[in-house]
Amino acid sequence: MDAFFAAIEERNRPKLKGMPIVVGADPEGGKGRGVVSTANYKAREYGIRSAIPIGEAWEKSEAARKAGKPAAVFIGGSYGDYGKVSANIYEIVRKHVEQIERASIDEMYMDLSFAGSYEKAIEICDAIKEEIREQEKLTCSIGIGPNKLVAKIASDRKKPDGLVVVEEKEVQDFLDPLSVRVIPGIGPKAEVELQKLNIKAISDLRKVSLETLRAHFGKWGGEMWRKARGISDSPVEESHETKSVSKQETFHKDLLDPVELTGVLKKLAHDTFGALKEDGFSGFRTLTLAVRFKGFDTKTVRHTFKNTQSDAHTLEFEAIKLFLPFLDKRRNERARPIRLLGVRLEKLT
DNA sequence: TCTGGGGTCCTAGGACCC
DNA sequence: TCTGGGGTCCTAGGACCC
Repeated sequence: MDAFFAAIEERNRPKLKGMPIVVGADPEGGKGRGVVSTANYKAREYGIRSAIPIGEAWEKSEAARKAGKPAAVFIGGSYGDYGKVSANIYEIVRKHVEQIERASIDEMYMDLSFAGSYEKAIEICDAIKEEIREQEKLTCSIGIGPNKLVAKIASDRKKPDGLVVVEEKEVQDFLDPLSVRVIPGIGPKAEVELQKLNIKAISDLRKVSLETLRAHFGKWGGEMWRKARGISDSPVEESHETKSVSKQETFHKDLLDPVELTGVLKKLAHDTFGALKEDGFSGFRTLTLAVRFKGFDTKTVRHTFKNTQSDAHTLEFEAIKLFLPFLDKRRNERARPIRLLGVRLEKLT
């Protein structure tokens, strides 16, 4: 989906049509904590993008406003509603395609091999795009390729409202000029490491031997070697099992008070357990506590129980037990304000 | 202008087992 | 004065994705 959350807000509120829209944390006049979740294309013209600090987005909006352009509209977001729209879109797609993998709230993979030809696949995708536009008043971008990797990269090339087809014989010419960064799994760190080896484009990556990549990146190096060639055999998988459930909270202001912190942690543990139940699980074995300090330095500690635990009180108790060493340290050393606490449950039943 | 929330996967060291 | 090989599980950290 194109600028999914922002597009839904723009659709729902006719007054916002054509305005720059930012869904994310409350900017609080530039003092807000948090990041941009989604910016629509108008807001992107101001340099506002997903994942940038909300305060920075606010500054960019202010700069535009002073230049005589409309200020961006900041919206907190209604994530439950977005989930419902996502479900509607899934239902539309399902009328055309049987095998679908929901990759995230706004992305899915469709196995179109039943179409038999690229021409037929394009027809199906055109119909899907049309139906989503008609029924949901939203646009999406689709990539068609011989596998998930190529299709995903293709889907990003002509946003918004794009349809990009890359047939087998075109794969290498399509990939070669692109930055290695378009390969899913190559993020900022890997990009820097690759640049040290003078690798920027996928064509550069393809010139490096499998051995060299393995030596630098281990198992992942082998994967990169394959991806640079557009090789991917990952199937379109309809079901996926949830492996963890978590809740975390960044505080409005960094916290120091042990009483306040343990109170927050208890609530967090309780809510995480609620989410676990809501997801249809009865218990867990591993509990991880995350503590993020002022300055973003983050520590995690975990405990794995011998047996499955299915009681909220046990969870709260153990979470606080894991947290105690952080508090003890506080009494001996200088205080370290805490920015975030998080609770994650794994090994679910 | 400091950096959300909810996830997945991988690595590396140590304990432990046969 | 020395201690293999193969495996699993646990912990902590980190990269990455939407």
